[in-house]
Amino acid sequence: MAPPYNIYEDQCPARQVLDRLADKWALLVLDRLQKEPVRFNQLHRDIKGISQKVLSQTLKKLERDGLLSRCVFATVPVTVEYALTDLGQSLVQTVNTFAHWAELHMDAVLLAQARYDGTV
Amino acid sequence: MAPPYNIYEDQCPARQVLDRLADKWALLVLDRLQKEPVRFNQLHRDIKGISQKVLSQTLKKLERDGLLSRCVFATVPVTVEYALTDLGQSLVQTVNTFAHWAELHMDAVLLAQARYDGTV
DNA sequence: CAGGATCCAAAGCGATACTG
DNA sequence: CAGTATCGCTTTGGATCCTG
Repeated sequence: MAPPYNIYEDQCPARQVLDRLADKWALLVLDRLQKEPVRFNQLHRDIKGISQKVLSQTLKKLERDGLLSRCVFATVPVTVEYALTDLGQSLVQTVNTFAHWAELHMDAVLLAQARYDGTV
Repeated sequence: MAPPYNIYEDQCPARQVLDRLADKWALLVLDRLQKEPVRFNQLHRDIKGISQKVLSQTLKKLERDGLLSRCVFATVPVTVEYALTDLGQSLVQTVNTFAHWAELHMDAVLLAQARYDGTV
């Protein structure tokens, strides 16, 4: 498939990328990493509700996509730091506005939900 | 939970909103509606790969969240148009930059994937 | 500390058939 | 056209235990 890509098409590479990123946990991880590199268990503690398994999977996917780097330090016990790559940095601004929208308009959304649930 | 909301917290309302929106199909639907109101089957045709069931569910969720409106015209057979609300409009710009990022950086992502898969 | 392996329950989804 | 209903399967996800 040649550019310009049609994101409405199945198998469009852009849509596969979108698939991967349109994920709650991935967004939260990227957001958490934007200030500083963070270690595995710290992420696990900070992002409430994520399981160890899912965090591990999410980190692997993001690393595979080139959005974050995994850096191992030979301490005892071993230390692993996750950090955004340049590519990840280029995405994080978008993630920011997305999360910011959620915070900003969440009252309106909750109101709409209440109205919808009451009406239907 | 009082503002400022902590999006890393479980049960944070902002995170519930994020949950809902961090969905591939929802993003594609919102994107598709930004130019014009669209009917059910048109959406079904345009957004390749979505099933009727999932499209229906997605539309209901977005309507419940106040992001789009469902307008019924008494034609024969009945016509239903989905359109963005003001709230939906306020979100769509963010969705745009998100989708745009995917298109712009997808080559880098695919390259990173190939590298990762080859290395590991 | 940083995960991998396993088990199991629950949710999600596609396909199909049907309705007003 | 615009959906709803049902079925069966696949996937996901949490919980738990284990390792270097």
